[in-house]
Amino acid sequence: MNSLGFNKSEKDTRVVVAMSGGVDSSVTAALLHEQGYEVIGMTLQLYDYGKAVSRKGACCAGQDIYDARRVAEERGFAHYVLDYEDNFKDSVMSDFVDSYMQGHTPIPCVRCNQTVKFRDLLKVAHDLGADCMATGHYIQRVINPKTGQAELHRAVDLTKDQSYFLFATTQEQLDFLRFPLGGWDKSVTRDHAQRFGLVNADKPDSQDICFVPNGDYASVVRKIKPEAEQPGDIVHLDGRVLGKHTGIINYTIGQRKGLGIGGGHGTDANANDPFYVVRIDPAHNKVIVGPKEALARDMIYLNDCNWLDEDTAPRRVDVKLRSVSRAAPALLEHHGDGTATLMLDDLQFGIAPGQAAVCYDSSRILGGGWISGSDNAAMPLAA
RNA sequence: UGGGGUGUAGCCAAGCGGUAAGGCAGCGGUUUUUGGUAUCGCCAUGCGCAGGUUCGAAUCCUGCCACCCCAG
Repeated sequence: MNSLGFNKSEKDTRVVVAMSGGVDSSVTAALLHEQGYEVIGMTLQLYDYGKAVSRKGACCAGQDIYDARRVAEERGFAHYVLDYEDNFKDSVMSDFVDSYMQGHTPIPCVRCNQTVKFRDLLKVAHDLGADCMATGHYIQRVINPKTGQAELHRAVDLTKDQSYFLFATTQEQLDFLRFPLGGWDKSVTRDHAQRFGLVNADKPDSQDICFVPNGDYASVVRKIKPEAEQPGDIVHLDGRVLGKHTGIINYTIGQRKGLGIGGGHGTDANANDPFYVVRIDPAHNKVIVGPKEALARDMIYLNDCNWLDEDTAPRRVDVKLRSVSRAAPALLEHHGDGTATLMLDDLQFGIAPGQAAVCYDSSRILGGGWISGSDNAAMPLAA
C-alpha cells in the first residue's frame, strides 16, 4: 500500500492537489510529486484578479495563482487554473452578505471548504479519474483499525490546526481526501519548501478572510449590497436608546469596540461599565447592548449539522465555539433532523449565530453544526 | 433676575492650597488562519470666564457667564 492508502504504485495513482498558491499546498503538491505520484495541481480563481494582486497573505487570486503555476512548472507536474469566480460568488460571497444582513456572523472559510473546494473541485477531481484529492490543510485523516473507516483528527501542530474550519466535511468527502501535512509541525513544511526551492517558501501565513482587504469586511458587504447598511438605534436591554449604529452589518454578538457609547449611562456602581452587543434585531434594524454578564450562555442550538460518527446517543464532548479557543466540555444531544443542542459545563461569552460549534472526542473531530441560537439555563432569556 | 446648587477631556467622575485619580468612549500595538473577545500603551500645561490673595490655586476671595432646582 502506498502512502496515500492505495494498493498500486505511486506513478499509477493520480492525485489532484488543491493549490491555493501558498506554501502549504505547494509543498503538498511538490512532495507527492517527489514521491512519484501523478500530481495534477488545481488552482481556483475565486475573486477579482486585479484587486487582490497586491494583497499579502491572501489566496486564490492574482499573485497566488501565478505562484502556484510557478511551483508546478519548476517541479514539473501538471497544473490547471479554474475560473470559479461565479461559483465562489454564489456559494460563499452571497452567503456572507446574507448572513450579515440577518444579523448573523458568518464563517466564509467553512462555506468555501464545504462548497467550492470539497463539493465542486472534488467533483472535478473525480471526473478527471483521480484516486484522491489532497490539500495542504493542517488536519489528520486517520483510518480506524477497528472499523476501517476514515476519521478526522486534529493536526499534530495544534497552533496550526484547521479542524474548526473543516467540521462540515462529510464522510464521503473524507474518504476521497488526503491531508499530507496534518502530522507535521509548520516548521517542517517550511523546511521542505526551502529544500524544494519554492518561490513562495517565505510567503507569510495567510490570515483574515481572503476576499476581504485590510480586515474591512463590511466594505465587501457594502459593495455587493449597498442597501444593506442602514443606520439605526443602539438600544440598551432595558429599552433606553443609547446611540446610533452605522448598520447592523458592522456588528457582531459580543462586540465591545466601535459602539461609541461613553460612560454615565448606567446607575451608580456600574455607570461606567462597558457595553457589549448582546443581540442584533434585523427586523427593527436595532443593535441591542448590555453588560458583559448578559452575554453568558451555556445552551447552544445547532442546525445543519454534519456528523462523522454514527452514534447519535447523548454524549460528553469537547466543543470549540471559535477557531482560537480551547475546546470546552459539554453534553451533546442530537435531534435527528440535522439539529442538536449543546449544554456547556461552563458559561461562555460572545456566542454568535452563524458561527460554528465543532465537537471533539479527544483528538477526533466528531462533526458539528452552525449556531442558530443560544440561551442561559440559569436565566432563560425571554423568547 | 428672591433663595439654593452645579460648572474638571467626547461622556461619568475624584480632587477641597502643593503642582490634574479612575472608568467609559476614542486612537495605536500585541494576541488571533472567521467575527469577536482579551491584553498593553496613548489620550486635559490645564480644571466655565476674568481678576485677586499666596512662594504656590482646580482648590481661598471678587465679579461675570451658563445650566439645574425651589420660590414667585
